[in-house]
Order: sequence, then structure tokens, then C-alpha cells
Amino acid sequence: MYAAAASNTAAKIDLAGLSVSHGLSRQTTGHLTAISSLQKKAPGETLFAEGDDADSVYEVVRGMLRLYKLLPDGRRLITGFLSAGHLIGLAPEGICVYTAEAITEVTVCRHTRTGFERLIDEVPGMAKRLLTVASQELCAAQNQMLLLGRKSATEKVASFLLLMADRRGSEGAEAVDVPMTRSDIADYLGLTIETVSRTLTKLKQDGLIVLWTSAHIEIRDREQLEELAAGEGDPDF
Amino acid sequence: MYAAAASNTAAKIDLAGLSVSHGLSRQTTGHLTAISSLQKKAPGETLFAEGDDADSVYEVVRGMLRLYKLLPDGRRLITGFLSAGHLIGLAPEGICVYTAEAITEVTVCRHTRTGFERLIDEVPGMAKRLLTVASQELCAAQNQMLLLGRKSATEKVASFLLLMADRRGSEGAEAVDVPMTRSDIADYLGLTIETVSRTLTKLKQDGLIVLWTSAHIEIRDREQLEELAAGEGDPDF
DNA sequence: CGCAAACTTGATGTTGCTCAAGCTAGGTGG
DNA sequence: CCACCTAGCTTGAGCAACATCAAGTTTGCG
Repeated sequence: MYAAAASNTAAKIDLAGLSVSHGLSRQTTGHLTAISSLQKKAPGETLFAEGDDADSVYEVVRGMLRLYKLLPDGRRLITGFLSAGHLIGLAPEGICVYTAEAITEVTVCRHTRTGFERLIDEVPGMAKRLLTVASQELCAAQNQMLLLGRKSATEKVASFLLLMADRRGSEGAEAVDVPMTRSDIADYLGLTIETVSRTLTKLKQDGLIVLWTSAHIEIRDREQLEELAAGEGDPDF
Repeated sequence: MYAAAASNTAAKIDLAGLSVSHGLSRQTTGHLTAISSLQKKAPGETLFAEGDDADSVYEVVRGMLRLYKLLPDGRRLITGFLSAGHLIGLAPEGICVYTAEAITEVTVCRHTRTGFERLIDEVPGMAKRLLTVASQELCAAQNQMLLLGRKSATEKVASFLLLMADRRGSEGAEAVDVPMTRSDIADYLGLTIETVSRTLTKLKQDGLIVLWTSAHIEIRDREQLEELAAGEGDPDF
């Protein structure tokens, strides 16, 4: 019954895109689960594709998704990585504007769009709360635009590492779990896999990070990494 | 009294960022103007700056604004251009996350944040309507990410021209009014002024556009421009 | 008319992309 | 259990797109 609420007391929520954290009351999530069903997706499986009818709203319960848009010749841009607690699928015109695909094995809670709409109308304050979340999303999207349009490869990769680090709850240790491939990272940062790989190697050589495996990175000098990410990095880095 | 409504029967609305169109009922805008005051800004003047308290919500009545974010060393990214009917200032944490500056002479309708919040609570359907607008914003932001991360200079400039053309209502003629400088365009597209200038020259030489003046451009081959913008351009362009 | 800001154009430079090998790790079957 | 196989990752060499630097030119305004 309270599947979604059970795994997240203070649920993180996402609306139609990038991830942001937000608290939902138990009552609200109760309403949510009343019109919902759980689904599992294997890595690489598609939840929905760009152009599909947006007839469902999903909440991520476990695992990680990528959202992306494609150009006709196959160039891809990943607009966000979603993890547990995030909401997706609230498309404006009833048409999905991006594809959502599982990176790891993913469990999602599926709600019908009409049911979700009714929820917005009936639960007082629901729309306002979602509006707050949407504003946060927008803010995150603007930061990502700044990154894509004006940051160097090193600054982009540093920003990405900090984002991943901060997302996995702040567990003292600076161990960053990177479930996505270099190709995903590249398409998220507007780079190529080779540049991502080279940049990580350089950060390793400079002692800012340790590459335990390609999917498990440790932050060694967070301060310097933050300076880089903010664009205040010494030019000699 | 109905200042905002008077200039826009079907008002375009913006929420905390990029522009999107949306219809507001006369009743709603009536409520809006009840807690509002008109202000004028000269070109170059600042409405609010990144980091300011977000204590107001503005609706653009006339003219054009730029919204931008800065990196510490002065690199700038313009996240959007706002024209009549757009709303700004609904910041998530009460802190402005970008600067808003007048490009042309601008008239805005200023609302107190608290008054606007009350409006959201009291007018039924208001929050939901704003949520729709926010979703459209988010969608636009994702398209801009795709542009910034994966499009070539030519594709970026073509996309920009079409955006400007479509914004100025569809008045048959393909006359595009460009009130912003090359520097603004460059910072919107993640390019330099020189690249913007050269790209426009190339489009002119290829016969896709005519540069009547630097601020007045005519689209001559919309179809080809649209192909370019979509990323399906012939490599020989 | 003269000045300053904005724009264009050219020559050169650099970042990140492309192309091309190798390398590593995880999974499978012998 | 190990050897192979493949997908993903790293590394290197050369290249291209766009940036930078540097003049000129145009435009609009006092």
C-alpha cells in the first residue's frame, strides 16, 4: 500500500525532468499509491520514448534512470539522471519530450495521468507543492545550461562528480558511485567519452580523485574540486 | 486597473525563467493587478540580480529582458529572453538564481511575493495553471540544453533565428526583429560574438537570410533554416 | 561632424573531437 | 577453473571547429 512512502520518509520528487528533493506528507503519498502500480525495468529498458503519449506519471522507487533527447543524426543529450524519489512524466502537451531509460535495474511506481491530475485537483496544496518542485527543477536546468554553454571540460567533469557525490546522501566518506557509462556522462556534459576519460585521468594524476574502478570514484580534494566546478580553478589545473 | 490584461488578451506567461505562452483569464489578471504596481526600466538597468532576495514577482508588459548567470571570472550565460506577457521571479528558495536586465526600455508589473503567494492559495486552479506553465518552461530549458550541448554553431544560430521569428507573433512576413546585441546572442548560444557574426554572414551568403541591419533580419528560406536548426542540415551548409 | 559602441573580417591558436589502437573486467562456456 | 569474448574504458596522434587576438568598418547619437 505505502510502497513509495515506505522507502522514502522525506521523498525526493522530480517533475518532468531533472531531480530535486522535496518532502511529501504521508497522507499525500498515501493518495498517490492508491492509484498506482509497481513496475520493474531491466538495465537498458525504456520506460517511455520521446514522442509517446504521456499517459502515465512515474515515481522512481529504486535504481537509476537516464532521460535524453536525440537529434536526427543520433547525437544525444542526457538531460538528467533520476534516482529514488524522483517523479517523471508530467509532460505539458500530453506528449513525452524525452526518452526515459533504465541504467540499473529500476523499480518505478506508475500512476495514470488522469488519476494524478485528479490528485492535483483534490489534495489541497498539491499543485502548489509540485510548483515548488518544478521551480527547483528549472533552477537546476539553468545551472546545467551554464555548465553546457560556458564551462570547460575539466569544470564540467568536476561539477558532475560533485553532483553525484551530493546526491548519494551525505555519508561523510567521499565515495562516489557512478552507475552510468562514460558514454552517458559524456552525453550529459556535452563531451565525448574520450574527453571524459582523459579528464578523469588528469584529475586522478593531480590527486583530486582516486579511480578505484571505473564505476567507483573517491573524492580526495573536495575543496579544489569545488573551485574547479565553480569556475574559479587555477588555470594551471 | 487591467493594465496587464489590456495589452495581452491571451497573455504569455513565464515562470522563474524561460518563456512560454499561456492563456490567463481576465479574472485572474484582475486579481494580479490588484496587488501590483507598474515600473519602467531603461535599457541596461537591472530588475534584480543573482543572489538578491526574491521578494517580488514581475510580469513583463512591454519591451524585452535578458536573464543571465555568471561564473566568477565573468563568463556569462543568458538563460532566456523575456518579452511582453512573461512572468519572472518565482524563485524556489527566496533567492534569485539569475540576474534580470532590461534590453530595450521595459515596462513591468511588479507584485509582492507574499501577495502573489496568497493569490496562488486563493484563486482556484491558479497553482495548477502555473504548474502547466512551469512544465512548458522546463521543456524549453531541455531543448536549450540540447542546443548548448550538442548543436554546431550554424545549428545554434539557425535555431535562434527561428525562435525569434516565432516569438514575434506569426505575421506572415519573415521579418525578425533582434533587439539584443551580438554579445547577448553569443552568451545565449554558448558562442563568441565573432562566431555569431561569421555564422550570420555565412547564412546571408547562402541566401537563407537577409541582413537588412544588424538588428533587422529577414528569413528567406525558412525550410532550409528549419532543417539546419533541427540538426538535419546538409553537411555542405 | 565626431565619437563610442557595436559589428565585421582576417590571421592565428587551442580545446576538445575524430580516428585508431590497446587494455581491462565481467560473464560464459568448455 | 580457466580461457575466451565482448563491452566498456583508456591512451595516443592528428585534426577541425570554434576561440582569441587584432584591425578595420559601420551605426547611432550628442
